[in-house]
Amino acid sequence: MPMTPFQQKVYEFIREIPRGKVTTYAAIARAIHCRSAQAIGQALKLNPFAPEVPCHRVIKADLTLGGYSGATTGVKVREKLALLKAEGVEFVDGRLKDSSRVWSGE
DNA sequence: CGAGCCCACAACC
DNA sequence: GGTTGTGGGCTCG
Repeated sequence: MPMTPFQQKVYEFIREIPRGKVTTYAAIARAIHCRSAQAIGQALKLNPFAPEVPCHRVIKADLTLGGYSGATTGVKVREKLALLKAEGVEFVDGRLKDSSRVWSGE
């Protein structure tokens, strides 16, 4: 399946997210010169690169988890939490514990 | 090329 | 917590 340049940009950017850090849809949108975070989510939910692209490091600007694997809630989201925690990113009640871990793409 | 629909958001109320 | 606004991508025509 062919993917659009936009998706490639999104995936590429996310792929560069350092371990132990997270980024927001808004930050990504800004990084790829886009102004719509929804477009990011639209691309991410498709996520053809499940383990390649650490989509679990992408959270909402509100510092909440957001969604994962096409679900805003459920086991998948809990799994996302566990992955982040394993990287040193602790969440409390589905929220980022340390806001300084937000990666703005440098 | 144009109109409509979709989205894991963001901001405001 | 619910509603509104925004904005781009995608699909269909």
